[in-house]
Amino acid sequence: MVTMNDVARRAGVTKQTVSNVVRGRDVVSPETRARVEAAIAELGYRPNLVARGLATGTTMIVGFIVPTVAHPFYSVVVEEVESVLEEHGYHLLLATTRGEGERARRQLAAVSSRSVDAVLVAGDRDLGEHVSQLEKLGVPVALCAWETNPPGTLPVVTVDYERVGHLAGRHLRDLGHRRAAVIAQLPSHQFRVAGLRRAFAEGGVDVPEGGLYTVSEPTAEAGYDAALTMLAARDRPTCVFASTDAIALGVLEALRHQGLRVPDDISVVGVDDIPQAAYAHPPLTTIALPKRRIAREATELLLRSIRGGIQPPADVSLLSPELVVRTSSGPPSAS
Amino acid sequence: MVTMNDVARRAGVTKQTVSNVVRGRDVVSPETRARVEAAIAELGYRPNLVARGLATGTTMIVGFIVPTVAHPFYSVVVEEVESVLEEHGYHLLLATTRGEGERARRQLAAVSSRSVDAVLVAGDRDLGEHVSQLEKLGVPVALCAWETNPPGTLPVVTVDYERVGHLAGRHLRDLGHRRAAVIAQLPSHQFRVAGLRRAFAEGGVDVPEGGLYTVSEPTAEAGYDAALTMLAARDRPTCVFASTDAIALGVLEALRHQGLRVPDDISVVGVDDIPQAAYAHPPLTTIALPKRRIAREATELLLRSIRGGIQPPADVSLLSPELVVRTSSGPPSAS
DNA sequence: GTGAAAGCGCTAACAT
DNA sequence: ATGTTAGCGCTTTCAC
Repeated sequence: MVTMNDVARRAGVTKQTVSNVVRGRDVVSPETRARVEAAIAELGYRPNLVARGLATGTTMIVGFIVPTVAHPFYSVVVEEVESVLEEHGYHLLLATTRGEGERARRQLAAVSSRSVDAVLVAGDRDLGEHVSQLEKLGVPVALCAWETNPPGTLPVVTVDYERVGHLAGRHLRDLGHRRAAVIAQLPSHQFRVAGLRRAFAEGGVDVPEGGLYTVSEPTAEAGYDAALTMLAARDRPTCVFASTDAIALGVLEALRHQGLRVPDDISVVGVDDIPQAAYAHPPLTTIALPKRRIAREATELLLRSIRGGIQPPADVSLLSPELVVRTSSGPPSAS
Repeated sequence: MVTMNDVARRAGVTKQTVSNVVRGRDVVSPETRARVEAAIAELGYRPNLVARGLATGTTMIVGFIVPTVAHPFYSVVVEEVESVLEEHGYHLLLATTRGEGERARRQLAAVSSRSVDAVLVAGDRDLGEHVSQLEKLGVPVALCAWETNPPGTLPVVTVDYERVGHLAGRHLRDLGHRRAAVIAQLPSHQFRVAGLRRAFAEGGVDVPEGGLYTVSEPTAEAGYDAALTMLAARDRPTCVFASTDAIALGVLEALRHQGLRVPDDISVVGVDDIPQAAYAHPPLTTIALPKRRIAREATELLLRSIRGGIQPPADVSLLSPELVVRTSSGPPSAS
C-alpha cells in the first residue's frame, strides 16, 4: 500500500503538505501542489479512509437498519437513501433485521461499534424494545417509515398512515359503497384501518368488526387465502380495502378464481403503489406512499445534524399519501 | 467516548489485557477477566472498530456494487449477500451504479479507498470498462450475476444464461410451437436469445430475425409497447419469449388489451421468476434464476479468499436455471 | 507556505 | 499471565 509518506518523499515535501493537497485545502503553492499531484498520480496513491476516520473521528458512513430489502417498498427506500448519501459523499452500511428481534439487536450493536456518523432506522416490527438504546449512541439517529407510535425521543419521518386509510375510505364511500371489508396485517396496519373506518363513519357507515380479516404476512398468498375466507361469509361486501398492494394482488387473484368481476362485482383498493399495481388485472387503485420523499427527507435530516454536530430534534414529520385511481375500483353494482 | 485505556485503568491492568479479554483470547486468568469484564460493563465500553481496522488492516466490511436495489432480482441478491456476511460477522457496504458508467467508476474508487476486505460486483452494464481496475485493488474481488462475457481474470458466479433461453425454447418447441417471437433487451440478453434459438434449431425450426423485438429497458412498459408492435406485424407468432418477467408482464397486458387469450391464442414465457410472476394473469411460465444461490456462493467464495489471504481463482461458476411451468404457456391452437 | 511533533484507539511482538 | 514498546496512516497544533 502506498501511503502519504511515500508521496511526500517522492514530491520532496512532508506528509502534511500532501494532506493539504489531498483535502483541497487552499494553503499550498501552485508549484508544490503540482509536484504533489504528479507524485500521487505516478504512485497511484489513494488516501486511507480508515486512518482518516481514526484521526478525525468521522467515517463518512451512515448506517441504515431496515427490515428487509427484498420488498418493493423498502428496496426503493434503500435506493433513495443511498442516492442522497452518494450526493453528499457519504457511504451506506446496510443491515437487515428480517423480522427477528434478536437479529435487530445484534445489528444495532454492530452498527454502533462501527463508528458510523449517523444511523437511520426503518420499520418498527423488529426493534420495538431496542430503540431506546439508540439514543445513547452519541451520533445522530432518525427513524423513518415508522408506523406504530414512535418513541417521543427521536425524530421520525414517515407517512400519515391514518390518512392512507382515510383516502381509501373516502374514495370508496364517495363511489357509493356501504358494505366494506378489510384485509389487513394487524396490528401493524391498524392506523390504515382506523383511517378507513373514520372515512366511512363520516358518511354514517359502519365498517363492522366482522368484515375485518387479518393476515399475518403482507403477501399475495395471505391475501388470496383471506379473500377466500371473506367470500365464504354471507353478506358479501361491495368493496375491500387491502392494507398493502401485495395483499390486494392476492385478493384480485382470488376474486378472479371465484368468477367475480372487478370492479363490477366488487371493488379493490390497495396501499403503496408498487410497480406491478399498474400492471395488475385490472390495474389496481391504490394509495401511493411517498417512499422516495421519506427516504430523502430522513437522510437529509441526518446529514444536516451531522454537519451541525447536534442530535436532530424529535419532531415527527408526516408525509401525505396520494390516491391513485385505476380500474379496480368503481361504483357498487345496482343489485 | 470510553476507550480501552479507561477500562484498563479501572480494572487495574493494561490495555493489552483488556484487548485480550475483548477479543476472547484465551490467555487471561479468570479473575483478571472478571475484573475487566466488570469494568467494561460499568463503563459501557464498546471497542472502536475503526481503530482496530487501522491496526489490523482489516475492517470486516465487504463492499457490494450493484446496478440497482429497486428491482426484484437484485434486491434478493443483496438480501442474501447481507445474510451470508452477517453469518460470518461481516458487514455490507452497498453502492449502486444506476446504469451510469461514471457513477460506477466513482463508486468503485470510493469502495476501494474504504479499505474493505473484499469487493463483490453484480451486473455488467455499467462498469464494463472499469472492471480491469478492480484487479489492482489488492483485496479479493468477485463478479456475480454477470451476463456478458466476463473478463477472464476474475472469478465469476453467475447463471448459465444460454441455458435459460434453451430451457424456454425447448419447453415451447416441445409444446408444438413453430412460430416464435422474442422480446428482449439487447444486447444485454443476447445469450438468452441465442439459447432459445438453439433449442428451436434443434427441432429444425428457425426463429427469424424479423420476429425479434428489442426493448431498451427491461420493464413492463417497454414490454407492453413492444408487444403491440409485434401484434401489428403479419404472421402472428404462436408464442413469445420475453427476456425478463417484467417484460412478460407488459406483454400479457398488451395481449389482454388486444383481446388475445393466453395461452390459447399465444403462449408467453418470461425469465427470473419474480414474486409477482405467480400472481400474473394468467400465472406466468418462467425460467427461474437461482438468485440466492448466486449470492451465497459468490459471497462465500469471497469470504474464503479473505481467510486464505489469496485472490480467488478466476473460475467461472455457472449455476443452472429452472423451468417453472405455470399457465401462460400451452400448445398452439389448431388453426 | 511548509515542517515537526503528538496523538486518534487499537493490535502485535517481545519482554518479563 | 501480564506489561512494555512500537507502530497502523492520517489529521491537528504549533513552530518556523
